[in-house]
This record gives sequence, C-alpha cells and structure tokens, in this order.
Amino acid sequence: MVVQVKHDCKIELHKVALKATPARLATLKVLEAASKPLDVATIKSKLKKDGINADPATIFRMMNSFSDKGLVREINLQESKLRYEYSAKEDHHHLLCESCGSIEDISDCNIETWEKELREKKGFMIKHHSLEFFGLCKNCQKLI
Amino acid sequence: MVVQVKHDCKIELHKVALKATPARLATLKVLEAASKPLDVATIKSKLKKDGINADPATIFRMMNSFSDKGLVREINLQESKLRYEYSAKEDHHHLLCESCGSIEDISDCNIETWEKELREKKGFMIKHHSLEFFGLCKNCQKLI
DNA sequence: TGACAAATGCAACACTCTTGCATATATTAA
DNA sequence: TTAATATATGCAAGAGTGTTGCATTTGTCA
Ligand SMILES: [Mn+2]
Ligand SMILES: [Mn+2]
Ligand SMILES: [Zn+2]
Ligand SMILES: [Zn+2]
Repeated sequence: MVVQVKHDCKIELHKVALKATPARLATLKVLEAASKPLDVATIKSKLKKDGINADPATIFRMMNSFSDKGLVREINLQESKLRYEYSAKEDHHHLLCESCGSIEDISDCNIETWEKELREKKGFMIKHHSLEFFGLCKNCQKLI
Repeated sequence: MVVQVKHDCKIELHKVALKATPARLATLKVLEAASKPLDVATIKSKLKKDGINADPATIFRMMNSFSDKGLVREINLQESKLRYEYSAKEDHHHLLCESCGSIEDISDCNIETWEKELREKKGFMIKHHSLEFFGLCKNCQKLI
C-alpha cells in the first residue's frame, strides 16, 4: 500500500504559472502535511530535513507568490510573524493556547450571518475576516 | 459652557502607580479624543502638535505600561504594527476598509455564544478573541 | 539543446519594537 | 521648600520579520 499524494504540486504550480522548482515542491508538501499553520522559520527547518537549504528571502518570496496565486492562506494569529496554511484545506479559524502555543482548528463558522447583517446595516462589503480565540487549552488549564 | 473632561488622567495614572508626566498626560488625551485606534507614529505626530517631542521608544514604553495597567487596549488589525485605543471606551471590534483605510467600530458583538459553545465542545478557556472584518466601505464601493 | 524568463542566494535595507545606559524629572518625605 | 529616590526619558544599538537589488542559476519550451 502506497501513501496517496493528495495533490500533484507540479501541476498545481504550472496551473498558476509558477515554475516547479525543488524548493517550491518541497514547501508545498511540507504545508500539505502540516497540522497547523507554519511560519517561515519552521518551513525553513522542515525543508532542511528534506535536504533543501532555502534562503529565508526565498521562502518569503514563495509565500507571497503562493498567497497571490491562492495556493496558501496567510494566517495572522497576532504574533509578530505570519503563518501559512495550505489552501486546499477548508477555510477555518483557530484556537491558540497562550500557555503551550498549541493551535487548534475551529470549523463550522457561521460568520455568514454577521456578514449579511453588516452588509445591510453599514453597507460594508466584506472581503475576508479574522476570528481568533486566545486562551488556555484543556491541558494547560490543569497545570495552573 | 466648558467642554467636559471625561477622565482626570492624572488621577488615573496615580491609581495604577504611574507618574503623571507631560508626555503621558498628553498621550492619554490624544487617545481619548481619537475616533479610531492609533499607531505609535500617529501618536507621535499628534503629540508634536501639542508641543511634546516624545521619542518613539518612550511611546512604545508608554503603550506597554498603559496596556499592562489596563489604561489602553492593544488593537491588532493585521497590519505590520499595533494600534492603541483608550480602554474607557467599551470593548468592540472593527471594520477596516482595504481601499481608503477607514476604520469603523462594530458594537453589539454577541461572541458570548461562541465562547460558551467552544468551552463546552473543546474545553478551551477563552481569555480574549479577535474578530475583524476587512473589505470595502460604502464610499469605496462607489469608486470602483 | 539553447534561449529566455523566472527563481534563487546573498547582502543591504526598511520597519516595528526592545533594551542598556546616562540623564532628567515626578513624587515623597523631611 | 528642599533633598532623596525611584521612575521616566532620550538616544543609540540591536533583534526580528519581511523586502528588494543584483548577479547567477535553473526550469520551461521551442
Ligand atoms: Mn488551521
Ligand atoms: Mn475602535
Ligand atoms: Zn495549552
Ligand atoms: Zn473605504
């Protein structure tokens, strides 16, 4: 039995007119495998384990072009840096534990109600939004 | 008729064991008068108009101590910098127009429903949260 | 295989924010 | 009112994230 590759990253890249370089293919694989949004430093160290030594500037540039082309989502968890998540995953929000740093997904976000209301009340056209919760995860509550 | 000063900032500062320096008093007045959260550069230029030349390091230090003491709230609108809002104003969220940069308040946030649900489902103890909407304000929609 | 546009590495830089240290000032007690 | 002291400030240096210019390398496609 072979592990199924969910996405053919080379084709994905060509679809959006980006060259399929080793660094890009490896980065997309890293993001696809990640269970939480990754920052540039983490991506760099994961690439290194795959034998790819990418310069931070290159990773920042990759993240920008991937975001522009819709391959990844920029995640801002109010840290001093951005994280990135593979776009093929369904859009969602996050729970961030301020003690252990664990990051959990929140799905079934019915923010659509908000959007409709704001549209009608304020005439504001919402393009995107951010809803993040900060606090203590189940584990960390025990330790206090 | 005299304009009412809503808060006696000198007393507020002494309450939280901070010295009432000219820079601090002026900064609190600036934040009290502001209709949207201000960043450090904006605070600096507003202070300058009041004849106070404060070093950025001083303003950053003020914002940190004011946050710690609960005099101001740190507002993260996913820009590359933080903004600050006078705490005496009711807690609320924001609408940020990506075209003109206008910032509007959203009140009557019934996020409490969310919090309760997450607490029961995930056992996560929420300390605070962030809900921000990004898009186009009424005006900017016309200009497209 | 070769031409060409695009990607990369590296260094320099921008920006926000922090910190060490010498000096200045607000507060308090005399 | 003054003196002592803890605290606040200015300035300069530096940390961290992210960007950019430029020379070189590499992927793509003819
Ligand atoms: Mn996620
Ligand atoms: Mn506000
Ligand atoms: Zn935790
Ligand atoms: Zn606008």
